[in-house]
Amino acid sequence: MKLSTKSRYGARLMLDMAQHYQDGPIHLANVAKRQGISAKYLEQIIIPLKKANYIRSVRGPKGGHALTRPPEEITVGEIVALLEDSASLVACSDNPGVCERSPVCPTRSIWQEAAQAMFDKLNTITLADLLHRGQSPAGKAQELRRVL
Amino acid sequence: MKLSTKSRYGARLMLDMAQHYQDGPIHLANVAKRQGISAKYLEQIIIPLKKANYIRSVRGPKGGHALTRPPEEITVGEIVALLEDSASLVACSDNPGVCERSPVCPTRSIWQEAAQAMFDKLNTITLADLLHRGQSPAGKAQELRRVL
DNA sequence: ATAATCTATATTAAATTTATATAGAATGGA
DNA sequence: TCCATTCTATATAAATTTAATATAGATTAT
Repeated sequence: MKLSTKSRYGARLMLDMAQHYQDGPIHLANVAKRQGISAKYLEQIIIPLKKANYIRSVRGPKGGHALTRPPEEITVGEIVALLEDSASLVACSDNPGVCERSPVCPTRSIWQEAAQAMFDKLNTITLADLLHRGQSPAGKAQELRRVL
Repeated sequence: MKLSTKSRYGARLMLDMAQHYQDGPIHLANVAKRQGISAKYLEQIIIPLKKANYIRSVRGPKGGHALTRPPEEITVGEIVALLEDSASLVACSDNPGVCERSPVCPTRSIWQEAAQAMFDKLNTITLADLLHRGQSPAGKAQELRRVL
């Protein structure tokens, strides 16, 4: 039931790009460095995000990647559903045929309800929200100390 | 992000036991047969449920397993948290030390909130609720036809 | 005794995850 | 034009986890 690194890294990738939304295309290598994630792995993670048109890319020197939409219009839920390949907790939610018991299974609906509750929450959180929340409370305290 | 078979089978095991709550200890082999799950695998899944005192067992002929509490007092959320080893979507929820970025990570809290939303839902569903819900709508229709 | 049932541990096969590696395509600028 | 830079595509591999199966043992009603 753990999230894959694709979702976790993908969310951080998208947030990093949101933080540089004003700067035009940014180098994936820089994201990788800032986030402490393998650049090669990020290159794989970015593929579905490009295919789903969250990101546009420019090749060559001075090239890079940029969000196609403002951070206000992209939710964490969309990113997770995309990178996990689905917004469901069990295969039979997307495809009842995988299990012959689907039509009479008393537990099937609860997994759907649980996934729904989870994505209802994640769908309310935009990249812009994360930008403004900033860090965790502990991080906020550090920032405050730095300012004072 | 998929649930493991341990949780899925474990929930069906517990529901099956709830359905036979009146019958005293039941044979795991019968649960396995009814549910179409490997008996040997169920024997492994039942171990944490016994350790957490959801189930008491009797050895020998006429032995078996029984719930220690009525189906009204056991939620699906408890079962999943137990069999998934945790109620979190990321390791840093249970142990911030696994990632040095935990104190300043802007994404960490959202995974906690998502897991919370999911378990808030699952914790409201008891085995008794599932008994009374019965099957899926399609299953209900079948049952109705059988009765008429 | 012995057959039935649960218990404990070890092993293994398959699938998935998490990368790394290699070669290629596009392009801005010298 | 050429070349360094950056993204793209595909292949490969190592590690981990999942999902079982296998074997031997413990308990107990009859």
